Formats: sequence, C-alpha cells, structure tokens
Amino acid sequence: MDSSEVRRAGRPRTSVLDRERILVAALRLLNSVGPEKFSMAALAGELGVKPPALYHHVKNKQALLVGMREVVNESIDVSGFGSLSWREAVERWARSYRAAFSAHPNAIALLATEPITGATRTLAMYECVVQGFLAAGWEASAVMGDMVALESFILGSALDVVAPDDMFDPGDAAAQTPGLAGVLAAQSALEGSRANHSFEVGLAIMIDGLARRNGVGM
Amino acid sequence: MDSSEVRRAGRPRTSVLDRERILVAALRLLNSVGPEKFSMAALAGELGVKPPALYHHVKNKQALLVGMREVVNESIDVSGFGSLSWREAVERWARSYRAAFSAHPNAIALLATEPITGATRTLAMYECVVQGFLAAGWEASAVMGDMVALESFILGSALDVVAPDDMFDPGDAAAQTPGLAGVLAAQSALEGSRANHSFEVGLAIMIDGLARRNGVGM
DNA sequence: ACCTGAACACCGTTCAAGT
DNA sequence: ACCTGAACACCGTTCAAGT
Repeated sequence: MDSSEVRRAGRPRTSVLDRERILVAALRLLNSVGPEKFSMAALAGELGVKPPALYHHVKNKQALLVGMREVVNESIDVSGFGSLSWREAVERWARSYRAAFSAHPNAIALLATEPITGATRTLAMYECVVQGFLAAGWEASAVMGDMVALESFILGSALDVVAPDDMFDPGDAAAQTPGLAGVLAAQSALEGSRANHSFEVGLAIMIDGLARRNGVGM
Repeated sequence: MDSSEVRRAGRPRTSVLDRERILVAALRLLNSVGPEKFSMAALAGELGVKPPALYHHVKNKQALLVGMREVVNESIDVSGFGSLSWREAVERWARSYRAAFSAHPNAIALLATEPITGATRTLAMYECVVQGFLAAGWEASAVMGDMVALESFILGSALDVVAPDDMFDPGDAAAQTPGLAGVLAAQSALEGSRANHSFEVGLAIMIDGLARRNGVGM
C-alpha cells in the first residue's frame, strides 16, 4: 500500500515480509474487513505482495489463523499471579482475556475456535494460571477442570461481544413473546452495555463459586 | 446419492428439494466432513442435485447456516420451565443446550457464531426461559443479564467439547511447564471426560450463584 | 532464500434456458 | 415454480522461473 514501486520476479535484495509482520497485518485486516472478505489475496494486497509470497512464511491459511490466535493470546495478562491475591489475579486474567478478543471483534468467530496446541507462549500463559491456582491452595486434580470452566465462560462471553444488539428483539412478533419484550425494556434502563454487564455478573459468580468450592479467600 | 437417474434441465414433475430436507442434509454433511469441506457444491451432491438448485430454497450460504442453527436450537429442551423447579428446569435447559451442539461437533465452530436474529422458534425458546426466571422471582431488569451470562458459559463449554484432548499437552516443553504437567496427570486419574467434568462444575457454580443472587431456591 | 507469474481445482452465486 | 448448464469473479495452493 505504501510503496507503489513495481517488483519484478526474483528474490528481493532485502526481504519484504516476515512472519510477525504478516500476523499483525492479518489481524488488522481481519478486524477491518470481517471474516467473509478475509483472504490470502486480500492480505497479500495489504502487504504489497502477491499471494504466493505468503507461503514462504506461513504453511497455509489454517496455520496463519493459529498464529493470529497466538498473537491475540499474548496480550492476556497473567502478571497478577504471584503478586496479587488469587481473586485479584484471576479477575485481571479473565478481563484481559476477554478484552484481547474484544479488541478484534471480527476476529472472534474465526479465532476462538482455533485449537492452540503446542503454542509455547500460550502454554506459558496456562502455566502461570495453574501455578496461581496451586499457590492459592487448589487440589491438583481440581485445577484443570476449574480453570477450563472459567475459560469456557470467558470465551462464551467474548462471542457474546459480537452478537448484534437487537439479537433478542422480537420485532413484530413481540405479542408472542411478552416476557422477553418486558425484560428487554427493563434492562435497557440500566447503564452500561448489555454484554459487559453479563460478563461482570457471570465473572463474579464464577470466581465466588470457585473460591467457595476450594476454600479460598473467603 | 440414492437415485442414479439422470435429471434433464427444466422443472421436475415433483420437486426434489425443500428447505427442511436441505437443512437436515446440511447438518449431516457438515458434521461428517467438517467445516473445511462443507460447500454448497458438496451439499448439492449429497442431495443429488446441481449447486444452483439450492438457491431456490435458501438465499445464500449465510442464510443456510442461520437455518441450520435454528434446527439445532429446536432440540433445546425448555419443557422444564412451568413444570419443574427453577433449578431443575434451568439444568435441563443448559444440558440440552450443550448437548444440541455436542451432537454436531464439527458444526459448532460455524454455527455458534451465527446470530439468530428474528428466528421465531428460537425467540420462543428464550421466551420460555425468561418466563421461568420471572416465575421464580427474578427482578425484570436482571433476567437478561443473568440468562446471557449462563448462556455464555454454555456456549463456551460447547466450544470446549471440540477442543482436542491434547490441547494442553506441553509435549517436549514439559520441563518449562511443570505445574501444567502435574495438574494434567492428577486430573487424568479422575473418571469421565475432561470437557464434561468442567461443564458440570461450572454449571453447578453458575446456577448456585444465580439462585443466591436472586434469593431463589436456597 | 524469497519474490513473481502462470496454472490448478474449487468456491459461491447469477442467469438464461428448459419443462 | 424448480431444475440444469454455462458463466463469472474469486478462492487457496503449487510450482517453475527469476534474482
């Protein structure tokens, strides 16, 4: 996009691409055009390159998506574990986890379902969380189940961020769904966004419940 | 696939397709071949028809996915609301909700993120849930937030169903993640699947927490 | 090693032509 | 109204050819 120079075939004197530049540009593109129009061709165009050039740096589109997921995961904040209380650390982790995805709303659908097997940085993130649970007094056999339960809620909440605001709007069928219409009206009187409110309610419940079940920070 | 008859151009004497047949076949196909190989062409092939024929019954692929999501939603069980206690009804709803998606593991990634705006049958499902919350004593302004929080957890848990079992396996990096390796080993001694266990733990916590916050069924 | 250009099989979708 | 056949623009990906 920047340089309007024409590049002939053959290896350039200094390489124009690298994996990191590609991943960042891909995230930017996906977030701006949405999953439908996100293609290798569009990404190449954004980077001022022809599509086959990308394949020198990423194996294929699937691998590209996995890499993008890793970049998103890297902004998840686990710094609380080891310095703050379990409750404060896990709150920080959960909020930054959801925020990481909320920062790329159009990316959520594509990225949330990519398995992140074997990504070193991501495993390091889980290691911090696990250590935090253990240090707070968790039984080893309960850590994975409890962490995954919380993570499921966080990811589900991230998906909810992109749900259209009128998703529950009955429209002209409001007469058949009086309860729904009523609670929607009652809720719209509250301050703050719908999705944020649900997340905070659920997060408080999950953290309280987990702490209670494991006799932590009562 | 069944009839090896060749069909010439022109309207057939009795139509071979209808919306319901298409949606059911699409769900079957998506579930068996996975999201990558799920295409209009493949679906047409499965129905013994050429791809353009599908467009007489569904507007486009996006609309097809929305319709499929509706079919999945229809197997969610709201029969408990009105007959059972709030706690039992909401448990039945949550388990059948997750089961509906778990029945189509390959479909989850594609379907979970489709908005379901304006689907009459789906709105009817939410209406039952809302009525159940109201009947149990919920404040009108709290119903949507609480229901969506629970639903976020359920959807996140449905996504977790398809996560590969070795997702957290550190592999040769086990030395760097001793905590993770330890809790994985401790957990594998437990009976039942990893995903089911997390779901049941989280569900109990969410339902207890919601009941407690709203002074229900204590 | 790292780019372009040409090529491949395949996509979703439109539309005219048939009955 | 509902199917096929032909056509369109566009995919992801491979590979030879250039530097």
